[in-house]
Amino acid sequence: MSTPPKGASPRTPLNRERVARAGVRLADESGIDAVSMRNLAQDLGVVPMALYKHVSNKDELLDEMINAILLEIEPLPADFEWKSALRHRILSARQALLRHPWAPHVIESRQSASPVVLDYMDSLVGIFIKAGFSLDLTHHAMHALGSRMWGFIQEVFPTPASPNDPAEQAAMFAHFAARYPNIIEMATAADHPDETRTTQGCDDQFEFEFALDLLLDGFERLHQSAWSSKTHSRTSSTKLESAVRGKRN
Amino acid sequence: MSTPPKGASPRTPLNRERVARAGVRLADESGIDAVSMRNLAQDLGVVPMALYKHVSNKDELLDEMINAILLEIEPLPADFEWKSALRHRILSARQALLRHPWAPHVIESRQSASPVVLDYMDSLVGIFIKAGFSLDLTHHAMHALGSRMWGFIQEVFPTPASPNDPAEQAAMFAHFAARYPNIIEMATAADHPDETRTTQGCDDQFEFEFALDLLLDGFERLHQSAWSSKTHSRTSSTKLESAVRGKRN
DNA sequence: ACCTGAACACCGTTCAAGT
DNA sequence: ACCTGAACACCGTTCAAGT
Repeated sequence: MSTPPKGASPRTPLNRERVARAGVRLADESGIDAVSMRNLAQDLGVVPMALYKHVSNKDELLDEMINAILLEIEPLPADFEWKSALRHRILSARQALLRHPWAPHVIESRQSASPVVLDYMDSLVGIFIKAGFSLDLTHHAMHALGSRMWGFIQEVFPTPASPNDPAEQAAMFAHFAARYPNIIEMATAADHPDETRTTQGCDDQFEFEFALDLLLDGFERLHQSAWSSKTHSRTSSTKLESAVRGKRN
Repeated sequence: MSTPPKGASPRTPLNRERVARAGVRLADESGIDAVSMRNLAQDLGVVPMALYKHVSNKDELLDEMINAILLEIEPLPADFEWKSALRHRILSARQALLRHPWAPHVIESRQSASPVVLDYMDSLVGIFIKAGFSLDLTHHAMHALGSRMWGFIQEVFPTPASPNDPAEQAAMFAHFAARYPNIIEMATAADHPDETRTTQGCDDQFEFEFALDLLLDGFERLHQSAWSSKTHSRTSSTKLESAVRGKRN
């Protein structure tokens, strides 16, 4: 008897969710580039065209894969102080996404929001509104969170290509120090200075929480200055002032 | 006589920069998906393989396309108050990227930083350092900016798919109002309530500047509370406090 | 009526054969 | 020595032919 293929056994019929979960597994194991309709079909022991009965095209497959991941996010905590509720929920989303390193990029490539996505966003909006935030400030805050609401920030250009040869590495470092003095100064002062790489050795989780707290504190400040109606605030930022006053132009 | 192909005339020889600029033009005109080695070669009137003498693979082509765009960013303004310098520089980057809607996605897909990228980042780091920011705070601030330092935020799931049929649209709106009450409440309170679409009718430029100012104000506050050495701050955020004190764990 | 192999119109990249 | 057509190993998706 021939061994069944790697995926689900051939007896259990496919469905949308099973296809999506197989896609997630394949992406986790072999990277998102390995997720092709043909590859996934082979993984599931079916002919490529068979997948088109469950998802109408590849985009829909990717949508479903993201849905499957977002369902892992923990529900709203019982504790309902707005700041810690937001914090908890967003950090939980982060935990879910960290299990799937390919997910942020796929999420940002999606065109339209699925119900699962809207549920999550609705829950965040609800936290602001229940805390008494104005609808305008809620709206601005959601935009300011941006993709951070999903628990990730896309690190842009994290590591410059680094050669293996130590001599070359030293030469590159010297060249770096000459051309990018500020970056080098900043990087060599980091907590782990044993590392020569430019942006290595920094704690992603810390940086994420730092930026999240900065935003949440900012929201709180604007919210308070709004209901204390002291619009003669000492901040010089016109956008923030006008947002608090609820006046856009 | 046969008309020369769309791109550069066949007399002027190709080089790295010309290939990159042709890639940018092609992406602007026909979208990033139209930028294939084969398509681009045809546009330039050469055989596909000819491109491989100027870029060693497609990733390098995309790197060069991004470089070409980043060179459009205005240099540091003479006015060197840190906040307005950062603001000016980042909003200038935004202007450059807005001309090329495909660019944000390509930027976020790059693996390593090119010299042009590092130049820009070094200039931002330099602004913080010259203003007397601690190296740690500078580091956190750069991370908090994230991809916003390039003048964009990747809007995640902007528009839920909307049907054309008005009757269907009304039905969808009703379903929305029932399932996503908070989103609907927030959206219908927006400045342009004539729009039924959920996240339509909001001013991207305003939202970008709002979030940027929120971050810059946050940086300023942390910077001031650091050199005034009042560490018994009234903020409850542990990450922010420990960052100010320069202590990470 | 259902299923699917083969085909279509593409990719990025390699390489050997031709000049 | 240089250049490049053809080939390789893939894509997503369509569709007609077979059962």
